[in-house]
Amino acid sequence: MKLSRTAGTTTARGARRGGAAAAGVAGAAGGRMAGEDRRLQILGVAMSLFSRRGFRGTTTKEIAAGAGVSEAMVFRHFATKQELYAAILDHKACAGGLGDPCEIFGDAIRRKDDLAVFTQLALALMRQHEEDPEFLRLLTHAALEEHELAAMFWERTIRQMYDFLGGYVRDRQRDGAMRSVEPLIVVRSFLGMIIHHSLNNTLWDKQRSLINITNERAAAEFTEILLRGVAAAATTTAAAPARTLKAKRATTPRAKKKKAPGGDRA
Amino acid sequence: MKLSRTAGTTTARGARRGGAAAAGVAGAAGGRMAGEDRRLQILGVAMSLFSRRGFRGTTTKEIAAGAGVSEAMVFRHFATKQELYAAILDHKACAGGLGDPCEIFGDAIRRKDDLAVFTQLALALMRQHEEDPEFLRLLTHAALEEHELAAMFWERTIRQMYDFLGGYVRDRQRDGAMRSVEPLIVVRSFLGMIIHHSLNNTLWDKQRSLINITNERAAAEFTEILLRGVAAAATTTAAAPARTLKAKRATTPRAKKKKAPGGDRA
DNA sequence: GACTCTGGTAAGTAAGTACTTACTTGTAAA
DNA sequence: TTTACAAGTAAGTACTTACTTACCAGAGTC
Repeated sequence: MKLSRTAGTTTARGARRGGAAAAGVAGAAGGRMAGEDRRLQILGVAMSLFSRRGFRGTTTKEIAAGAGVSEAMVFRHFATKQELYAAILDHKACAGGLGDPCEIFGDAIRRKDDLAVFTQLALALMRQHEEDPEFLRLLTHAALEEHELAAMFWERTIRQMYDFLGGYVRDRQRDGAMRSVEPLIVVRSFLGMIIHHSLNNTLWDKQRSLINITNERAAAEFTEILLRGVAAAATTTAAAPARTLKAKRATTPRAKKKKAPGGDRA
Repeated sequence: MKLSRTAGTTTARGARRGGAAAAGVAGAAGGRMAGEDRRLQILGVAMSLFSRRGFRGTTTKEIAAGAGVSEAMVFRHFATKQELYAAILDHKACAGGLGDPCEIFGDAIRRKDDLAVFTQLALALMRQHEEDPEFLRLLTHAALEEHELAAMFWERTIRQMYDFLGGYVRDRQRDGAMRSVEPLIVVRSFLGMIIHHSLNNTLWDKQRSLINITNERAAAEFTEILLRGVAAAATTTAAAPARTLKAKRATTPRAKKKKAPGGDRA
């Protein structure tokens, strides 16, 4: 009879069930665990693996091994691999956005302090990307695989961001503080700088061999370029008329669910 | 007896059957084909599938079916799935960059016409991304899977771009036409806008429901934002001293080759 | 017509893959 | 102590995957 315990039979009955017990997201934490703890642990391991190797590139066996349990345990907690993925997204979705932007930038916005608004936003985004690079990778994977998460994230988070920041830019244009560029393009430019920078750091140039600056500096420089770029010309009075933009904003008919019986083809 | 031929033994007897015979990159073109033609056709099908589903997400069976041949034919032309991938990259690598930048922008650069330089670059990049979205997807997949292509592309193309554009910015700063920002940050900002915009269009918002503008307009707007953003202050004479940047530029010890005997784990 | 060379296939194989089944063990309330 | 239930496992199953083997067929060439 073979036991093959990974880390002994330490029943770990202290601290158990005391809240965040054994929340060691990665690594094989052996021994018997409370159901909910184990579930969270498996979730963490899976998230880490999915973000590194993608959904199809990660096997349930690896997830099980990572959590220090047998494969059957994974399937006890999550009926299918798909469900595991979905659970991760649910778990991450709330953390995905920055929460209500008004709460974070409310003060700067009320003061119409452009520098503070954009710098704080840039910093918040970069910090989030840096402290949770897995999420960036997961999202990119989802977009490539055309997983519904990608559409969901787009609708929930990105669109909200464009609405919010675009609205602010429009206000400032009315104030005469910014020249007349299509606000959505301004937002895209700014988010482009930031997200591209983060993607560079997490996906392409992890050693930062090309550009190695602090988030604070990056936020400041990007913001300065953008704000100077859209500032109203000092002497001119609204030279170019605002070219409008046909924003279709279709009601995207996405997010269908399907469950493949045999394979893993998502 | 293993043959593992990389370029087939098709004695290429006189560019057989005209020139671009049956170069229909996708779709099952039945019937007998010249070896080189079949090879290219398989390559095309594989590229399309890899870019849509990634390396691991694409099966050799699907590739064969897409080309309208049996799986064995795929393996006659390419010893392993890895080799197929590598062949795609070789095939694409030359098309990856924009060629010698001096050729395209040489004139604008000599004239020091910033507007032309940046607009043309933006347009060239966006057009390339638009007419070959597969390459963007392939690259992103490669980066996520940490395939050596990603490192190769970074070293060959991206770094070159930073060097070149960064150099130009530095020149213009010496001319007093641009304020003193770290040139690499300027390049990152600009490429960020463009690449982020392209990625948005190919990966996230294919219907362009949020922002739907022509490449020409996007190039013009991004360029205007950037150039105003880094323009020398009209009245001031080099206000802030150029903060320098510790560019480590390490000799990245990357690109190891390995061949897994059984599986497909890249 | 025989020879040969090459594009092409059918039918494998061994090693995965997601997921299941039947069973064991620890723990804590009765 | 007994009992009941949740945590846990070994060893499957049915199917897919990359890759192989052994063979076939058509067309030039002598």
